[in-house]
Amino acid sequence: MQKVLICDLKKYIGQEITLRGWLFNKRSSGKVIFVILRDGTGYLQCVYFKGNVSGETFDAADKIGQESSIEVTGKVKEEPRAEGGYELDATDLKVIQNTHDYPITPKEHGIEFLLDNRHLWLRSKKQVAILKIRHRIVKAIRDFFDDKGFTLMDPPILTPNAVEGTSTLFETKYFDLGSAYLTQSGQLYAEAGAMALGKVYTFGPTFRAEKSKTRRHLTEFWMVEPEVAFADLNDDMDLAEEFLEYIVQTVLKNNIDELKTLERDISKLKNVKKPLPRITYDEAIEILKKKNIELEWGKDISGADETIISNQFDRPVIVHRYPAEIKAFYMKRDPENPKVALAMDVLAPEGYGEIIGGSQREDDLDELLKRIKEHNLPQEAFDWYLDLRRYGSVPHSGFGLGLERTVSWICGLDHLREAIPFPRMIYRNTP
RNA sequence: UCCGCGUUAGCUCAAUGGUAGAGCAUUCGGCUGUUAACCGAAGGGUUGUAAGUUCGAGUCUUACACGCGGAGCCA
Repeated sequence: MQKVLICDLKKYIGQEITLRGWLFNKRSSGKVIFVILRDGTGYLQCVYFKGNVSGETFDAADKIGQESSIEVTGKVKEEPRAEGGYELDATDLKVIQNTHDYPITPKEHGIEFLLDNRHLWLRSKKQVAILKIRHRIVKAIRDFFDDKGFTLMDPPILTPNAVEGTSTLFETKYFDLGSAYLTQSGQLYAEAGAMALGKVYTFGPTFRAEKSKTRRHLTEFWMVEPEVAFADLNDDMDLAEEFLEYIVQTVLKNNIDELKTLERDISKLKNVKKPLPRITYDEAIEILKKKNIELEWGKDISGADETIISNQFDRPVIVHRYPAEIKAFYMKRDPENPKVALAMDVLAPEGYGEIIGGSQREDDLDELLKRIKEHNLPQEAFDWYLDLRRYGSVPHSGFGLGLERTVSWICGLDHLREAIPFPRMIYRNTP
């Protein structure tokens, strides 16, 4: 007897096969029991007719509870009445473990309960679809950079100090060396890598201890950060738009079924092709002004205002040249207007907000020293970073993309917590 | 840190200050094509915690705990 996966079913039409998995749901009508099997690759309706199977098998099928682990045997046939188009004419059932009282019933549940049971919630249809799309996005990210000659470089997760000096960090004791902090960005290390390898990217978890309590925040999230030597801000924006197009089009190509499960409106995703519209911060203020919103020059664009701006476009929009004051110390000033930084953010459509933030880096040693002083940062902590400007400094740029925000946008989720298997939020670190 | 909302059966929710209820889940029974199947029955409760007002509190008051959403900050 061949053991096959539900995703490979169509190769076995007319054959008797065995599948293993879990009982997703069950319906019965006296002499016929419909067992919906779930194996991680799909869902299959298995039909147990009283006359076609032994009495013990029929009783066993009648008694299994939701999420029991089972092994089913039967003949595959095409069946338009079954979801998915295939059905198993079952002849046998082996119960690996019968279980009852599975907490997550096929009815609605509140978010607190679902998060408490996240380890089980992952089995539900929607969560399986999200996990598969997240995997596809991660693979697309790695393929994209690999095909372009980038080298993956893993930055440290334990760091001696704050990268940007602004965010609140998770602090931990580090033997006799005092405190260490969980990284909030691998960028400065990526810059060292770019000077060694030309084009690098980092990809790993990052941590923010800020007490942010919104649908757009996690305390632990994944970020991918490319860094390119001999690249200016325009090169950076070119890379970002090609990158986003590749990610979204790859998901559309490979995960249509999952997007359907999530009831995602894919017409908006299909638009994600280069070139992306590019506007300056000043132009963003003009757009807001036309909507009767006054944003004082020098103030950061709020989440609500980001949505208004992105609603003016049918695809992600790049906003560049922000006031230098509100941006990080390492960002290069625009030589044509020193009040603005050569920085750019990519705002996702449909209110999903900032998914990419990047910039051309300050490559001049004296300028960088000045910025470190202005931001009251401890210069000695950045000695190694300043060496990158002492020994063969070149113009270079990079950006960071928040993985969960990207997953959330592409899947059309209403909260970031569903975009990562086990979310870490300010009032939750279990399961 | 601030603002708002919430906490009643395993879950989702009802209940004018006056006998705590329904659907789902569970158990039992019925049904030969179900699509969150349906029909019948049963079990299941210290109403978040503590105090107070009242003849009487799930309901009103206060404090606390926990959670959710938002602001700020950020990806």
